[in-house]
Amino acid sequence: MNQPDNPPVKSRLPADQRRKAIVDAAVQLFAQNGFRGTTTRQIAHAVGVTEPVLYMHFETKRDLYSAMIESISSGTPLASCDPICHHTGDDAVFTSIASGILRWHVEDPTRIRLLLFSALEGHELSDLFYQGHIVPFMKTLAAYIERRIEDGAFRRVDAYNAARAFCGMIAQFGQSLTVFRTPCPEDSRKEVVHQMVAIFLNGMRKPEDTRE
Amino acid sequence: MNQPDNPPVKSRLPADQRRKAIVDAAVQLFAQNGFRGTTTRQIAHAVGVTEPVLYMHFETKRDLYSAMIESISSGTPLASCDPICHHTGDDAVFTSIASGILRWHVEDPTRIRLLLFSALEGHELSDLFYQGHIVPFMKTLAAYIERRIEDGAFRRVDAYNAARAFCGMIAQFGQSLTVFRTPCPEDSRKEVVHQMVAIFLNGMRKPEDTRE
DNA sequence: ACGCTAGGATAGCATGCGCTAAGTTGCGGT
DNA sequence: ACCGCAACTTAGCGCATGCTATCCTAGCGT
Repeated sequence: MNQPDNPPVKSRLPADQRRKAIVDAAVQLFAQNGFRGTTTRQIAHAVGVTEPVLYMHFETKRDLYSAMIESISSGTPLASCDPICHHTGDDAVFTSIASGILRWHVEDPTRIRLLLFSALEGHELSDLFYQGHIVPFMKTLAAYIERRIEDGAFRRVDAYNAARAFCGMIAQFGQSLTVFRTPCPEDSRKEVVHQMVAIFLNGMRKPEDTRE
Repeated sequence: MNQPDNPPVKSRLPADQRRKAIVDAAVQLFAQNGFRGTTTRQIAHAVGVTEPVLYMHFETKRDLYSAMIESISSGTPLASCDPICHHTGDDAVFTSIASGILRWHVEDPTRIRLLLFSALEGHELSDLFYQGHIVPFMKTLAAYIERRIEDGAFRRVDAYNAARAFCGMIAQFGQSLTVFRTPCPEDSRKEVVHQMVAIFLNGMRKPEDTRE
C-alpha cells in the first residue's frame, strides 16, 4: 500500500548517502524558490522520503540550509586563478577569465540564484561566498593587473577598480542571461565576451599620446 | 481601547490615500522580504490598519504586489536619457549616465532588491521593468554609441554590446554596494565611477594605429 | 534463523498564513 | 441634528507550514 511507485529503487540508504541526497535536493529547491519559498515537505518528497527523515540529519530547516550553503560554497569557484598563472598574453588571460565567469553563471544557474537569494534573504551565503571566493579572486586579478601596470603595459589606474570593472560587466551579462532570462544564442555570447574583453583591454592599454 | 498609539493621526483616510499608503508600505516590505516572505498582516500592521482593509483595495495579495510593481515601475527610471540629449562630450555623458545608474541603486536599494526578488521569484516585474526601462535605455545608449562610431570617434564594435559592457560594470558595482553590502565610502564611489568611465571610453576610442 | 539497530513511515500538534462574513464607527452632506 | 455610507474592526475559517512523538521494518551480523 505504501509501496513506492518506482519499485526497483533501493529504499534505505546509509546515513551519509541519505544526507548527501537531501542536500542535493535542497540545493535545487532552495535555488528555485528561496528559503521561505521552499517547504520541508517539498524537499522530503524530492528526496523520496518523508519529513522526519530530514530531521534525523538536520535539526532545523535552517540547519539544512546552512549545510547546503557549505556544500555549494565548496564547489566550483566563480572564477579560477589558473588563466592568470598560465599567463599567455593579456588577451588569452582575460578571455579565459571572462569565459569562466560566464560559464559559472550559465552552466548551472543554481549557483547565482542561490547567491542572490541568500543575499536578499539575509542568510550567510552572501558573506561566505563573497569573502571566500569573490574577494580572493579579485585580489589575485588585481595583483595581475598591478603587475601589468608595473610592466608598463597598462595605464596607471587603481588595479582593484579595474578588476571590478572587468568582472562586473561579465557578471552582469551572465546574470541577465540566467536570472533575467535575456535570450542570447550560444555563439553570440562568445562574441559578447570577445568584445567586452577587447573594450577592457583597449581601455587599460597605454595610449600613444598620454593626455590628462 | 483600539486607540492607535500615535494620537494625532487622522485614523480614517479616503480610499485613494489609503490605497497609496498600502502600496507604499508594501513596497518596503516586499523589497525587504520578498513576496513569500511578506505577510498580509505585516503590511496591514505597517500601514496601521487591519488586514481586511487591504482586501477592500486589492482582491488578493498578488494583486497588491502587481499594483506595487506598477507603482515602482512608473517611478524613477534606472537611467535617464537626458545626459545623451544634452550631449556635452563623451566624458560628461558617460559619467552622468554612470552616476545616474549608481544613484538609482544606492539612493533607494528598495528598487534593485524588488527587481531581483521578482526576477528570482518569477513575478512579472522582471519583464515589465526590463522591457519597459532597461531595454529602451540601452537602445538609446547604443544609438548614441553608434553615432559616435559613425563620427569616427569610437572603434567599430557592436554598439549594443558596448552599452551592455558599460552599464554592466556600473550596475554590478551598484549591486555589490546595496545587495551584498560591500563597504565603500561615498567619495571612493565617485572615484570608481570615474575610473570605470575612463577605462570604457579609452577602450572605445580609436587607437592611433589600428591593428587587428 | 533471527534479533537488534539504523533507517524509515504514520499521524498529528501548534502556529501562522491568505482571506472573508458580519458587525461597528467616524464623518460629510443636507 | 441626524442619516447614510464609506472606512474600519472583530472574529474566525480552512489550510499549509515547521517540527515531533511514536511506531514499524528492512537487512546485516552472528
